[in-house]
Amino acid sequence: MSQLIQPRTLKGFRDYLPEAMMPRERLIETARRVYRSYGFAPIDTPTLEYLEILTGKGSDETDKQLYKFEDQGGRQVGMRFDLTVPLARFSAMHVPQLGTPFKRYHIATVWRGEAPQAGRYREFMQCDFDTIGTTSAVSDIETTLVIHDLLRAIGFSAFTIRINNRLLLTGMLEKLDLSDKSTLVLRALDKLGKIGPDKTIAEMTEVAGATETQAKEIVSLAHVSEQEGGDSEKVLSRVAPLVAGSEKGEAGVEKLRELVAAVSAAGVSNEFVQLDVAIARGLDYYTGVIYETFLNDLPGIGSVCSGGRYDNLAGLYTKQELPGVGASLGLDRLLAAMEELGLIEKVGTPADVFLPFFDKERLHDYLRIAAELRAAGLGVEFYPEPKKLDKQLKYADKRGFRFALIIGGNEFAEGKAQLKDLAQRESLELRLEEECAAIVMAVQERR
RNA sequence: GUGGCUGUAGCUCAGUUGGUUAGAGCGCCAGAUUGUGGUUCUGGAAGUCGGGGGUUCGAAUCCCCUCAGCCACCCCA
Repeated sequence: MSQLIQPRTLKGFRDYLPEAMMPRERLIETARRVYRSYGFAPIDTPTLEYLEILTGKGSDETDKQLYKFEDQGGRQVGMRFDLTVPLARFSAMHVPQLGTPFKRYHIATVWRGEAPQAGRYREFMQCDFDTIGTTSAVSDIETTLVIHDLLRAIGFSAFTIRINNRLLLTGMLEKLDLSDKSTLVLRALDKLGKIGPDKTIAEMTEVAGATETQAKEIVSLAHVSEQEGGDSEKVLSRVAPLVAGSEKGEAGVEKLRELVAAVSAAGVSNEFVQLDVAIARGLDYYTGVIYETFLNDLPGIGSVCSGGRYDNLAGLYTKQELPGVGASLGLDRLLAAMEELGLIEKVGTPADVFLPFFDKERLHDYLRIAAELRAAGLGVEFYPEPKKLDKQLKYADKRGFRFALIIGGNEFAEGKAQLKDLAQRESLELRLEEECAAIVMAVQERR
């Protein structure tokens, strides 16, 4: 008697059942389609990288969250924890041959050993797109448009792309003489929406080392967006005086104004785009526009698509300066949100048509009919056992099939077929000789 | 990594101050109905009470450890 091994998955790692995997694949296909429609090309990189590639930035958090080990050849290796660092390494190696601007998308799994929570896992998928090698405002604009198109294509009609520009924040910090504390101050600022002004000020003074006056000044600047309800023009006209005199701050205002106007001219309703001076993003490397995208019906889950512009992507790996801009769709977080919002249709089959194994003398006919339908572009599942029809239909129902194609002895004798619409509970009678075309048409017009 | 809450059948949960063979609904399987799925009726299978250790005559129940989930902190590349 051998002891059974308890089947289980690691903390933060999950199995995906068919009904979870199908919407997941659909989402990936949508992202792929939208990226490609702007000319972004697919790339992939290895799961494992030399540890020094991944730890180049050397922050403690990286170390804590990184999955790392020694391989069989004694090399120190790590699993990628995002797609940006691999892109940086990739760019240092290949962009000279590829030329710029280089537009790529990368849809792949990443790993972080952080504490899992709803919508946060240790293994999850990111769908990044970036434009490397240009500082053009056009790329900032296109990035915004891609985020918009992506969420629309997925089916959302209520979301907000929050936009800010690091130059604006940098200018403000310069004016307040806080440039040396920028990381901690911005990290505190980023929490404003979540913890409120008082705690934000407290963190800025206690953790980041700002004075109370400085902290209040920053928070009041950040508050502008909230007060103006995201009206871009009003926000900019309120903010401009606060950064006047700072070269970077003024440039930030100007860039935001240009971006908002262009995005609107490209046909994006301004209900989807909001200037928000409070978003900062913790990442040190952003230097220009920054994006966060929230679902209006579920803001608490956090940003589902974030990104921004950076001056020097691959500075750790090459002397060539590679500016760029891009964003990342958090696929698993988005799926968790859709699940919670009831937007995920539970279907257990990818096929269109269920073909019961009805008359066991007719196996060859069933196989031929299924083959013809597949050749015509339909997915067909043939039941493997000649069980009772009600069992087979029950199975089809449970799996979520839309159609059943019933052909038994009577149908064969009369040269007919019965196409049953399982959702509508109604049957269509078709002539067997021309079944293929008729079935395809009937299925397609009802799909 | 730190703290709080939770873990009983495939799912959602009940289980009295520790007391005998741990229950329900849904689902599943079979039959009523050997050619028609969401209803109904009948019958059936299914539980190491997350795992390990301890206290006790006796533990799903109390204690410790551990694993997992959720929440908060932390951080979100």
